[in-house]
Amino acid sequence: MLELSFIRENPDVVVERLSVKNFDAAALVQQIIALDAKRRETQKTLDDTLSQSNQIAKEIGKLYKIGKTDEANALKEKTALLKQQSKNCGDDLAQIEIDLQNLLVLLPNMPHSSVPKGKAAEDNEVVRQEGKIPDLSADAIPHWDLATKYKIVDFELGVKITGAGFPVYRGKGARLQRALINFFLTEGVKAGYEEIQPPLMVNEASGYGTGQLPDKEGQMYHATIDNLYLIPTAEVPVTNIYRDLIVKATDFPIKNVAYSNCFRREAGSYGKDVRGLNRLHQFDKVEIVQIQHPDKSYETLEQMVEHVAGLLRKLELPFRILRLCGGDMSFTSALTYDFEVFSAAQKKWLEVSSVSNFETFQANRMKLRFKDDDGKMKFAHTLNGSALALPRVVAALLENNQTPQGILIPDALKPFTGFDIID
RNA sequence: GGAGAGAUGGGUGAGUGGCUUAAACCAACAGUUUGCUAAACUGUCGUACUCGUAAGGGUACCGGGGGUUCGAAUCCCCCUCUCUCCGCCA
Repeated sequence: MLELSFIRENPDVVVERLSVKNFDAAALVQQIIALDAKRRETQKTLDDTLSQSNQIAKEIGKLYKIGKTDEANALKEKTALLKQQSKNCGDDLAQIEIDLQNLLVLLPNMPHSSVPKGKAAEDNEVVRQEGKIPDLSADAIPHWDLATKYKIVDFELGVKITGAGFPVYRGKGARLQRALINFFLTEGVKAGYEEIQPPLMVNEASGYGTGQLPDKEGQMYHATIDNLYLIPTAEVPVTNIYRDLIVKATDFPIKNVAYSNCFRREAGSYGKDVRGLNRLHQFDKVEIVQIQHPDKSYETLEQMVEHVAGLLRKLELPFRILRLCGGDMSFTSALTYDFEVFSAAQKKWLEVSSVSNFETFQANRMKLRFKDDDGKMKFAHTLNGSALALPRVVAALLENNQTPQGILIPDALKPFTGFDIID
């Protein structure tokens, strides 16, 4: 959510910036400013009315004490009107605030000045590409067939137990999962992140805090009896640690790393893009989250990008980094870098990480603040990124490292798997 | 799931209708004193909205929501959560 005071003072900037996201905010911004003026006017009236009532109530108290009951009773009659007025005014104000809030949540976050214009994925800017794309023979096997061949991921079994998109990992497949999780967490801890093991279910308030609710409700599994949601990412419980908090400026940067299962309904998706491990209802991901001072958040974003790049380098996977264009960015982000690994048998780039700076957009919604050096209360900046999501990393590892003897494990991972080859 | 007790500022905790402008203590911050540290003393010490160039005002907030009253932290109703005991349970 954008800050109201900023919109009020810089309406043109908001409209101009949001045009990069192909969002025409002119009319909305105007409505918000008009409604805000009305809110303040109503607030003033209400405060004045209540102030009068308070004055009279005090006087009545004094009169009773010195025994002037008649005068007190006379004053009481005067308060009836004030009471009715403040009731009406309070109701109006409450409605205005709801309306205002409903308008404010319609505005996406403003993209950073470095965000390229563009409509869709093909307009994203390739920042850089690293690693050698393996030259596989024409009969290279896609990961879903490798998974069956080596009996490491059983998709049909998952269908039997649960349904499509819930694969069963077994043998060295299961051990590879555990190794990757451990590797990613270990690297995160080495980089100074505090490890968190969050709940996998969250309440409504947390869903609102990070913006999954109300608009993306259909993306989450909902346990209706207890009104809890299965998390789509550890970002939700971890970022909500800091909901309604006033942190100390000296605590910055706050760094958390968390592994979790992630659950996504992925309503309406189908086709070859979702084959095998490419898209699942349940998957594993290690997430990094940082809370940072506004002056330092972009420096932090670069560090997080470098952290993710380091992971992919150690896994010896070819990858590229994209700066998302305005049209492809999420509603909440100010700047997002996507990481894609090359999956050599599918001959496709697969997204494995998305690293974003949300600036104050989430903090405003969550009321995450800190006291700055000038003594003023300000919203902190929040950032997060996947480091990393497992399924597509596994897909690329299987495809890229396939040999006639079996699938080779990269050196950095061997201490975690305890084996060198899947055969 | 059953029975009972609770929820007050960063923390402990007083407060049963107007004397509360939420006491007191602790923590924190600033200053004074002092070789340093410590201690002592003095002062500051919530958040949001709003009026004002400012100084400084106003309003709301004692878990959340409603109600009674001229006036509510205090009385009433609903909800949420926590604790204790019982039941169930890895």
